[in-house]
Amino acid sequence: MAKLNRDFYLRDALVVAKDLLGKQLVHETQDYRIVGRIVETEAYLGPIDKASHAYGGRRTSRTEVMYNIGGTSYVYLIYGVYHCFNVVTEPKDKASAVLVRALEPVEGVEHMSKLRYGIEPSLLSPKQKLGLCNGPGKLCIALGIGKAENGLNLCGSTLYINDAKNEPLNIKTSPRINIDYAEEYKDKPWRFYIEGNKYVSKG
DNA sequence: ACGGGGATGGGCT
DNA sequence: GCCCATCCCCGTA
Repeated sequence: MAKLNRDFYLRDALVVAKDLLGKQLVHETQDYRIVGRIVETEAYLGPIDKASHAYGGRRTSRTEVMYNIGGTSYVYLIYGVYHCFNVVTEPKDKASAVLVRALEPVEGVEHMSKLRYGIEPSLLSPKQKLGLCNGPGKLCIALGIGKAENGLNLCGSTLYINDAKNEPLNIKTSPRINIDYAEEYKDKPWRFYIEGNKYVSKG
């Protein structure tokens, strides 16, 4: 399947968040090629959104990449421990993004398993198998995504997203996870997930 | 099934 | 000095 092109990312964050479901996130390095199917996302709507890092037009060294053109990666450190992977959307300076919250393993499971647990896939417990990349922090570990992957062009050749078969998906929405501080924005139904998929995060 | 807490660092006031 | 777009482990039931 073809790589998603620039135009895909230049649209509204809510549209991109929904359309990313079912698509395949690919990380390719010299050592591995790891692929996961996107099953859960959240949209963050730039300056107006109190849950967004770019709320109020905040521009700092951390948020700077959010002001880049749609189709740029935004990876940040959370709780001093984990990374979260986002896709910047819309034209330059809109500062909107989509957080990828969960993946279903597709390819390179042996590498995911090594990166997540340091063991071979055959040794994974059923629980560990489900836990490979069913959360924003976990998927970054499983795909080897860290601060080195911040600000990359997703239309390039190391970190990108492939289109997928046009299968019918049962898409559900809900409020976003862990943004209690966001006041009137905390209940906006801007989380999207594939209903019934067992790799959707527990929240 | 839950609920509480610790890890750990960078961003921001 | 406090706040996190998280995860895992350990209690109590």
